[in-house]
Amino acid sequence: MNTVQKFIDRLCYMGIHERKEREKERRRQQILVSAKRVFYDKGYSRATMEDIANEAELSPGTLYLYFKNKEELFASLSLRILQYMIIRLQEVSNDTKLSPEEKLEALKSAMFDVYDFDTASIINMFHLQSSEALKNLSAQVLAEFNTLSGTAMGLLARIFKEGIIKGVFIDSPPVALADTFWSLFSGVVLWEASKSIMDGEKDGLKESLHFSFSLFNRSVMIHPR
Amino acid sequence: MNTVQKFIDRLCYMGIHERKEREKERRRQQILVSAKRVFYDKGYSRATMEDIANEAELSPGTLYLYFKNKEELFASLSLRILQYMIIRLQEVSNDTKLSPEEKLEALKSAMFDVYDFDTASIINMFHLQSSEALKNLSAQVLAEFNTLSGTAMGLLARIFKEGIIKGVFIDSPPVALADTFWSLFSGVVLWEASKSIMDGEKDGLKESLHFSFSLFNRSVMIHPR
Amino acid sequence: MNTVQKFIDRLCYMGIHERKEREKERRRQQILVSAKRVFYDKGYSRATMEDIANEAELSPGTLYLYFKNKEELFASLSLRILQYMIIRLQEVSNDTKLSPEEKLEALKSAMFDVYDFDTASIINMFHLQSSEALKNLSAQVLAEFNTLSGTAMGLLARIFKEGIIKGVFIDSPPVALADTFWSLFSGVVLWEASKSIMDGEKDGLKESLHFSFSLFNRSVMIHPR
Amino acid sequence: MNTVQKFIDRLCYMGIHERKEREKERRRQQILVSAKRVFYDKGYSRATMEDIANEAELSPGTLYLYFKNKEELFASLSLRILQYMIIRLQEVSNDTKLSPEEKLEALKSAMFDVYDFDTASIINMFHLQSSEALKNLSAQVLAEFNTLSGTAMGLLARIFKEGIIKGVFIDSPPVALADTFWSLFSGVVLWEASKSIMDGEKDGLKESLHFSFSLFNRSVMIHPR
DNA sequence: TATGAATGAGTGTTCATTCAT
DNA sequence: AATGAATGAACACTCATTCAT
Repeated sequence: MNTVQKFIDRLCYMGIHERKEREKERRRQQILVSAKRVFYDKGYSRATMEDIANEAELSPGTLYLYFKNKEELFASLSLRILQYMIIRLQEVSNDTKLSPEEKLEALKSAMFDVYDFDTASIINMFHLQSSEALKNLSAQVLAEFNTLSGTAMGLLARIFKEGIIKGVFIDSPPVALADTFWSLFSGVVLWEASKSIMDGEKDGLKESLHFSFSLFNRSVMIHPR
Repeated sequence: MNTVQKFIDRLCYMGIHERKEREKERRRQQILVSAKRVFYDKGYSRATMEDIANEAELSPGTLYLYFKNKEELFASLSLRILQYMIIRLQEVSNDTKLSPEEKLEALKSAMFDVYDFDTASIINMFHLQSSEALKNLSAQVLAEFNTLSGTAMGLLARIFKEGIIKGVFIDSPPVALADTFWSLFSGVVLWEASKSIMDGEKDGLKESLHFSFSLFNRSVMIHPR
Repeated sequence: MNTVQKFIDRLCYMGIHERKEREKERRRQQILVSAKRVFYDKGYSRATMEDIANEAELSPGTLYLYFKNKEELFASLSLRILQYMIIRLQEVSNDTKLSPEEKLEALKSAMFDVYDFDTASIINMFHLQSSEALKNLSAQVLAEFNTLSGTAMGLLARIFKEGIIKGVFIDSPPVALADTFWSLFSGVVLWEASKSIMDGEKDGLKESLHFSFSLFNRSVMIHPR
Repeated sequence: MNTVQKFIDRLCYMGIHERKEREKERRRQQILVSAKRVFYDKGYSRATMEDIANEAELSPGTLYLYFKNKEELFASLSLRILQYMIIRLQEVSNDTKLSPEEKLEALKSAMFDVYDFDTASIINMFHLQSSEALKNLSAQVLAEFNTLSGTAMGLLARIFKEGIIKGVFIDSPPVALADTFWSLFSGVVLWEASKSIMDGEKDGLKESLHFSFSLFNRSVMIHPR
């Protein structure tokens, strides 16, 4: 085989390789989408790998080509949310043009984005975070979860700290404010999900979130409107 | 057999029957105590009926004499908490001597009582409420859960409504305030539980709850201190 | 409940307990018998727990009430053989009335007993001993296997050592003689098993074993007949 | 297309064909080498086709272009050993210059060669021969195995027969001697392999083999030294 | 009433083999 | 010829629940 031929082959190979990479990523996403649905419908324990495979129109074995095991598949969904949230929080935190009050507004907006980014998974994430499933995670996944949570909380705290320094927010530990904000967000999301399961009534969530955030704003501003 | 004898028999029978009832109830409680521990340690799915039986020093079969199945056993724990919470909320709500502001304080106190009443189970309850398990409950248990939740929320709303009417709390839908209050409480409890699993750091809960409730108070009072 | 009643209860309880113990042991044996058949027919890897359960007319779950896992079930069969062999070797070794030459004869007899004790399992044992399966054993089972093998080899060596000291056997390391003896035994058993699989011809084993042992005797005696 | 062209094409084709044949054979050998390693390390059942493909730096699918299935791949290794052994035994058997006693020595030497030829595979072969795997072989492979074994045993028997006729070896069925010799060889190899797995102690094999063969010689010679 | 042995359906995961490219 | 993604049957093991005693 001559040099030119090799070169051409290599070009072709790279083209094929790239295409394969793209397809592989697409397949991964396809599985994640199906998993999201199934986990949302059945919860972690009741969802079976076979369910997910069926939903994705794949065979069970195929799932294991893309995810090490059920847990990792589940965690991937949650980690994706956290990653997205971190990006949005960074945008808010880094926007130097905003006043603390405007940042609160931007924060609310960011959380709505996060919620819309993947409504099903965000509930999954809180389930993962707050429940038995967390106890069963591998050390590695748990560590990643931990790191991402920490980063997100840090960003929240930074936003609050700025407002405190500027004398707009009440003087209180930024980390505590971050915890409360996060607790409120997750509490509202879960409680609304719970209500919708119990009553069948749907999606009072956005409204509730609005209301809760406005209360939170009142509580954190030194001079609430 | 003569009539007198029958009468005596009946007396005896009723005595025995009552004693049996008492014993049955005691056994039920004994099982619930054990179940609480096990569910708290392992989470719903990982806890096995055998685990609970061992903890209660009974055999697995016996559990089924007192509870229809695992789910009902789990739900019973949560329902107990709700029942207790309703009692405490009624006390607060009915105490006509308290001002709205004092009622907020009494409410906080009540929630701490609820938390102390059964720390393990309250986390279990939020897991039940906010997670997959809820979807798997039998219609009957779900209905009871629903009723109790509704009652509790109603009591909360009544407390807030009074404050609004008296012009002490901001004018907003009492039910929304109740939802936010409940969301905040559950969010804080779950997030602290989650943190303690992740970091191993223990029991920042009471402090966090204090802080969050004080924020809530600020937000709900027309003239926060 | 009075003391007499308690005493009677206790008697009854012990009777029941004993009966249960006996039944439990019987069930264990029943499973071992079935497992022996299945392992012998299919080999370790191809034998499924379901096969064994079917053979024993039990359900798969029941097997796990008596054996921790498949491996332990398999190993139990082999360990039983080793235990029996040790007993027989001790009898030979401790019999002070026998001359070295007679001990060789008794040894042959013992090995035949071992072979007859559980023909199916002895082949299983050699498979376990000499094959991949050994690599998959748990540390614990491996250790027990190791110990028992060591004991058996030690007993063999002792028998040979005695003959050497008495000047009847050739002067050579007793341990090496034990190894050779054991290798010869296992080699003959496996090769005959192998031949019977290949040809379908059955059970030249005893004859082959006779012949091989007589050769071994010739080789070990200073003055072979 | 004219006749000349066709002829040329055919020449070319044959050249290409031959080259392809050579390459095919080389690839086959490459796979066998990798398979040997993997089977030796993990044993038949635990070795996966993917393991072997990785070792050979090929993809799993490719293996199936050269071997019908896993079993045939495994058996091929064993058959190769038998083929080599037959060649060596023929050399010994046909060497008319050797006395029976010298032939015994040459036989020992041959077996050492066989062992050195492919240490990993010879253990694999005995595993195959003596274990479950044999039962799962296809009729075809089993037949080939049978034939080769038979040939090898025949050659051994011929060597012993000669010694008997010449009055140097004890008068006994040559086939029985061959069986014993083969059993001893395989027994020693397996037992030493087993010991090295259990103790971790390595490679007492050659020494043990020496000792065992010298015992065998003593037993088979009418006048042992 | 209490037991606990038995059940058997169900699950996550593996891996020999195939086949479209 | 070579690939390697996809398959899907198979399997060890679990555990909620039952039932004979």
